[in-house]
Amino acid sequence: MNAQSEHVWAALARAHNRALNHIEHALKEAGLPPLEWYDVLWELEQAAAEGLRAKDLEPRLLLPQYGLSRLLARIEAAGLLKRLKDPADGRAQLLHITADGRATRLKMWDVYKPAIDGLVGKGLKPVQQERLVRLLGRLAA
Amino acid sequence: MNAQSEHVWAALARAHNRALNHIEHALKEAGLPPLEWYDVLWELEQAAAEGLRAKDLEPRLLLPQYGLSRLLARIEAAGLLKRLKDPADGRAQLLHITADGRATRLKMWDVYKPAIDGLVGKGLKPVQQERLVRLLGRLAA
DNA sequence: CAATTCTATATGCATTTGCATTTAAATAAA
DNA sequence: TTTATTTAAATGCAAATGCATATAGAATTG
Repeated sequence: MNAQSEHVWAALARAHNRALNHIEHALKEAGLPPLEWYDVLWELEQAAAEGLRAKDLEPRLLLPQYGLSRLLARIEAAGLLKRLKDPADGRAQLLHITADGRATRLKMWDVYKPAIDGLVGKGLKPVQQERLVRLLGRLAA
Repeated sequence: MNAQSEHVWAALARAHNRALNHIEHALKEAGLPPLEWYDVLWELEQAAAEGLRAKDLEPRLLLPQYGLSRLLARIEAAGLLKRLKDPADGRAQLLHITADGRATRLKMWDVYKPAIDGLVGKGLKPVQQERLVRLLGRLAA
């Protein structure tokens, strides 16, 4: 049986769609922000103390410039991050996570992690998980 | 090395995001409708001659009811499908692809197919493709 | 059959996205 | 330096989405 590449894409889209729905649903259920926020908060928590530029965040999140700009505005409005002027570059801003931001990220993780585990752990043994990660990696390369 | 399930999710999201961007970009480049339209047109083309109910389309496309309703409205407005009253059920509508719809689906395929092939064929040999499909299938189950 | 419940689809409203463009600051070039 | 070019980020506007609800026709029930 010869897998045609459209089957690969179909399977990928399906699996992603399901997983995403599952995770987003769990977060909403728990009254927490959408998944995107998690990634932003995580990156900011990892970032050096002087903060992170939006431009540097952009490629990590795979979002368009304007999308990120507005996402940051929303997260800031919720008090989970601050945007400070970069003293070294008047155009740029330096992003910092707040204490509330850290707390929210943790609460999200408490929901996010089990949701992923449920999905992934259910169908795939560890060895298969590794295989899958490797194969997906080749796809994104 | 022990793959944690969040790595699986991260890899999945990444691969999906990239593939989707790639395909959507190719379609837009060619002045064609977005990907969703393809799936609708395809399903309608497969459907029996008496047409397909929106309700039956819904689970196949993994869209919420209201999302599908509006998607169909847009595609109809573009003249690619018709919605006819179902004589057997006053609430329902029977969806039919038009000649323009068929033509557009083909034009989309001419762009869609090579885009997928480029992505998938580049990183994965046929045997790996099959493996990937199988693993993704277990994830969506 | 009248009244209730269920099912298929649509829609008002607020939020989010996409696209193109703007603003303002930094860099390069003349 | 003045002028042009590039870069970081924001924004106006139109289109798409999510959520809750509406509509209206079936199916069920008392």
